[in-house]
Amino acid sequence: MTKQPREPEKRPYDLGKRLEQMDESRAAILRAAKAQLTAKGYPQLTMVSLAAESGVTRQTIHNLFGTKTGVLEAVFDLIALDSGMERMREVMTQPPGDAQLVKFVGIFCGFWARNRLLLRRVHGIGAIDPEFGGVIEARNRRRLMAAARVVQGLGSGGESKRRAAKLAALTSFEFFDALAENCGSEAEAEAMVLEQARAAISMDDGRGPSK
Amino acid sequence: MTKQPREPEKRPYDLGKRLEQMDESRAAILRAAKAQLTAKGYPQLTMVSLAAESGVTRQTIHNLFGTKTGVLEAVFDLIALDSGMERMREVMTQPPGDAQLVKFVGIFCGFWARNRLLLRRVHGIGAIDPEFGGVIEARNRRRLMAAARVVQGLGSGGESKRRAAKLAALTSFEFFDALAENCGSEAEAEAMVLEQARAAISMDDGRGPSK
DNA sequence: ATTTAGTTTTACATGTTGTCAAATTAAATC
DNA sequence: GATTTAATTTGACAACATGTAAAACTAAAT
Repeated sequence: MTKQPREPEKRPYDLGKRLEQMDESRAAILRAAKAQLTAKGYPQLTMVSLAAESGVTRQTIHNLFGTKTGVLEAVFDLIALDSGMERMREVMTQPPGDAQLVKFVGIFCGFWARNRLLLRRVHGIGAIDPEFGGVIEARNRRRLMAAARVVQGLGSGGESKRRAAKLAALTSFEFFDALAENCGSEAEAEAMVLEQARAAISMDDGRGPSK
Repeated sequence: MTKQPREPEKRPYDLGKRLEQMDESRAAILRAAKAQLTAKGYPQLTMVSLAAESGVTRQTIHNLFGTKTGVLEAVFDLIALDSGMERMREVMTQPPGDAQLVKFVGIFCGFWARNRLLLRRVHGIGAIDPEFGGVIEARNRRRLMAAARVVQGLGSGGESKRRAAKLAALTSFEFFDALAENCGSEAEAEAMVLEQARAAISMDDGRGPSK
């Protein structure tokens, strides 16, 4: 009963240059997705419009990303990659103190400012769709933990948890976006975030900011 | 010559009790919309699911609200109504001072806390869809103007615009939501908003005052 | 009893997502 | 250069959601 599946005698095949073209297609699709998400919003972003702008077929998008959700997740990952987790390590390896706080605030505000409209959409999707909400929440939790370390480095007592919560919220995209919207300048918004962050840390229990 | 359109000789008709039933249907649909938006998110909210939960036909929803967008707008309006614009007037008629600030913060945080999940969805929709974005922005602008009056009442100098921008951002839903998420308590979040608001107002201007 | 108007039913048109299989094409191998 | 390989394209289809329209139905008002 040895079933002979009749293996068709394959010849070795290295994708080589074709992989590069696939990567180009992936990149083009994600670029189009970011652009359309920013410009037209989520409901107007369709597989057809994506295919048209990225120069591939609708079917190819499905081949490369599975579903529309898959494309979105890839955009998520791409943003996370750009977001500079490396720069976050740079912050953490710095000596604790006010300079570290400045860098912490600067990195996030800089990133928020660079991708403001796109991030507004992406965070919005996380807010309306529980499926994506988890991704955003996970990233927020990571920022909270990082904030906790910065706060701890500035030597606050038992209030450190409270202060970390504040610092994380003050460095959230949404707070930055609201500030920038209200004052019209992203640089000004970053300055305000820093002011409020310093206030949050040096508040209440007497121990002032490291000087 | 004179074309006689043959008017069908209408008899007067007062809707009376039927209007009440229509209002009940409207209310049931909006109740279902809020519930499903909160529980399942925006993508899972369909006309069919709405009709099923509210006990009317899909067509009736179209008759009453026009389109799905119309239902959403009605939910917006309903929230705005609940939100207590009346209470805002209450704040404005108060004598300026810290007590007014406390009330200002309390009203918004209380409202955010009461409808947290629903508001997260609604604001999310505003973020992903430019069509709704305008509605949210308009309401944010109104909060900014109110914040400006509160700040002015606390007698800040030329920095009042900056402080109003801060106060408005600090009393935004998103900031409150982030705080509540980070510290786990909505009451605690409100306390933190108030602390930060006081800090924002009593702070010397961000630009170093020539020292 | 009749009229009125909202509701339901039924049907249809459109647009989007997702899947599938065969045809096509370009790169890799021989 | 001919053949093999695998991605891409093409064309078709099913499922589902929104939106529209007209006729049948129903309950309230007259």
